Amino acid sequence: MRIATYNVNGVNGRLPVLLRWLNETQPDVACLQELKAPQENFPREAIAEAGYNAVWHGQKSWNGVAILSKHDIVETGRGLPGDPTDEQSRYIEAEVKGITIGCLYLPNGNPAPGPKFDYKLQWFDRLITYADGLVKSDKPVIITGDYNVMPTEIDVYKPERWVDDALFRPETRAAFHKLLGQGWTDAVRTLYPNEVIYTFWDYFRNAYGRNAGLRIDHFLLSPQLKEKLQKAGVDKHVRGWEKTSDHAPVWIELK
DNA sequence: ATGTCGGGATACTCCCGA
Repeated sequence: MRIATYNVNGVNGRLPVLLRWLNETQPDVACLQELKAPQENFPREAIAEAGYNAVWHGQKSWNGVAILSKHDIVETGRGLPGDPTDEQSRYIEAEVKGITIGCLYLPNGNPAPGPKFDYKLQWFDRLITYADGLVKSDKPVIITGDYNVMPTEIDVYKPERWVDDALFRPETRAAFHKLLGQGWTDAVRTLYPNEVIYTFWDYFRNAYGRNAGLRIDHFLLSPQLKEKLQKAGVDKHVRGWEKTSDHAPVWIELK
């Protein structure tokens, strides 16, 4: 079973690229972030014609998350618990073939320090609280998506330039490692402990051509899924396509 | 500081967020 995550950066503007990638790689499940579309403007028909069921949580202009599945899918949650005043569409969860799949778009947090960074850390705290319940539930769970965190120095092309950025500040990395400490497995890093692997390249300054990238899209697996992890990778070539996202799709395969 | 996108507002060019 292949499960993928892809920050599309605009699901409608990106539709040809998204459909081309789905057709080429045929993931069983695809988690999408940054739909940048209100609920009613999700391209449900095109997605269905491509062979996918879908649940999604849209929002006008920004954010928005979706889970596509070739198999039966049941939505189990939308919106991250812990703050009823939070109106940003950054979390959706569903069950597919007995696996609970959380799809998240963690706040960017720049500029830092400031209110956006505060929101990022608060959102992270809520995620840590919620994920603790999931990891203790003894159910097979995946939490994947755009975490907007480079966990370690190997995940940044020039770490020294990013130490004050919201994606790499000590508070951000500490939160990610606190989350991992609950018992989650960073799937890609576990299979490739020493490889330089990026999932995002800025649109600026020919970042992709220079391979000036970041690893910020992650798969976290609960303990019982760790044993079933077989492969993982990044569809890096998709970042080189015309009219492409600034992220590349990331995927895992489970036994 | 810069750069480049998608989306949306006011609209044929700007700003925001990333």
